[in-house]
Amino acid sequence: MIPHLAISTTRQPAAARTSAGGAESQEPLRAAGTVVQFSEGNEIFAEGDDSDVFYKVISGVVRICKFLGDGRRQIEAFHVEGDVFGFELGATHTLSAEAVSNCTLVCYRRRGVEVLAQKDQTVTRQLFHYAMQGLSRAQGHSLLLGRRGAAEKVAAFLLDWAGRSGQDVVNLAMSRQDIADYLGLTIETVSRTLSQLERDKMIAFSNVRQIQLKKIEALEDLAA
Amino acid sequence: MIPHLAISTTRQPAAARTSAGGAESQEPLRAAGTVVQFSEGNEIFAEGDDSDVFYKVISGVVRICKFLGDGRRQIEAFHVEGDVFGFELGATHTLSAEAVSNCTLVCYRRRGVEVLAQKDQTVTRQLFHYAMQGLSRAQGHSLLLGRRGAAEKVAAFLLDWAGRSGQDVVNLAMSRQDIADYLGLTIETVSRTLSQLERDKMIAFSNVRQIQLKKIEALEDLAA
DNA sequence: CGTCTCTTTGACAGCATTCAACGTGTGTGG
DNA sequence: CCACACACGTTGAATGCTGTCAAAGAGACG
Repeated sequence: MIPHLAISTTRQPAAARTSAGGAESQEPLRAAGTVVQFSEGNEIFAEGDDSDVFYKVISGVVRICKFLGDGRRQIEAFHVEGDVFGFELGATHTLSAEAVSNCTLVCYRRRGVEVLAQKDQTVTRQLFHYAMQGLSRAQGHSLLLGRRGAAEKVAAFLLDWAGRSGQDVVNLAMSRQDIADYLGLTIETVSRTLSQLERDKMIAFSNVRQIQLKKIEALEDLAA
Repeated sequence: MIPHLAISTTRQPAAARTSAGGAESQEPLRAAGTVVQFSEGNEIFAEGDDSDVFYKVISGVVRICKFLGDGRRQIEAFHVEGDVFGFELGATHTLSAEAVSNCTLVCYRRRGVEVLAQKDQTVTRQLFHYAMQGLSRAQGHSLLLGRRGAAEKVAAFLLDWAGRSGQDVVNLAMSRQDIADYLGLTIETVSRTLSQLERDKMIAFSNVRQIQLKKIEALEDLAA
């Protein structure tokens, strides 16, 4: 709905990664996938849906989340270009997926990929690689959530996203509420913490969703 | 739901797996491994060590953890019989591993397994399965840490371990400090929360490390 | 019996949440 | 073009939970 600013997720490494080594190993997989589009806020799949398909992000940002009984929402991950999400051991998805921004995905049929993997060892290895990446990411998230202070979490979050873009300017595709649900904080605490960081001249706002990191070392100290 | 997830997708089969279909698919792997023993409190590998070996738990409990700059420790996972831990994408371990109790492990050489995987597709598939189990477990941990209250975390933790043993009596192999570092709480808060749960007649202590769950539904409500 | 470690309990301070109000920006309709 | 509505974000005040500091209890072991 409300087509926001085109704060498009300007993600430099787009070109870099495609031209890197990953392309060739994806070749066999690519044939099994179909391109799909989702617009901001739309559901890609829900918890409990059949996990007969999984996705890879071409552009845009996707959030993987779980809705708790009391209305709270926990975001388990934000996925960006190159990330694979939605494949499971079981028959159904254990988490929901939603488009944070307009995004382009490749949709893979699980059966088809399994058949492919039987013939082509590189496919199996590719899937293994994606699983390990997911594992590494989830472990990082646990470590992030285990941190004590709100400032630590927010600083770590900003550094993480700065690292992805490779610049010291972070373009946040997601809302404060998304950030809060990802960090296990409330929206007010996130807002207050960002304001405090700005007062401390560690960051500066270009606009609400574009943040410049001015004292990266200080932020790293905070993130411990 | 954490416990459900753990039960259904990750480790239901402790006993079942050994006798069921899992055994044969491990066969080719088993040959590549050597049995090793670690006694309580000993380090298995440290963060930064070469990740040229990984392990599978035969018996006992292992903790995977990270030490932070300020002396805090975060436990990313407890591994029990059947779990595989310590294999990485990179050349070094990103986390440390220590024996929580005396334990027996199988140690696999990474190179050797990679060679095996080249020839034997079942090995590759087995590794993929382990990676996915790890992913599922790490996601569950993130969800656990994202919870707000101490009671929610502790209740979810107890239910998780009850699910592993399949009984309503939990034998905790780890100390209160271990639990605290796993849940992102302090040892005092863990202790207080357990005492409160006992006062509410939801649990009862056989001894300090053996807890009987008396109102599982109430605990599940707490765990949300 | 004493010592050591682990665990529990208490008192208090600090920080995040809650509830509430206000500010900001974007799109719509007059 | 301006005014309004609405969603999103920020800020303030008070409560409550968890962390911190301190001390006492409980087992294990020599």
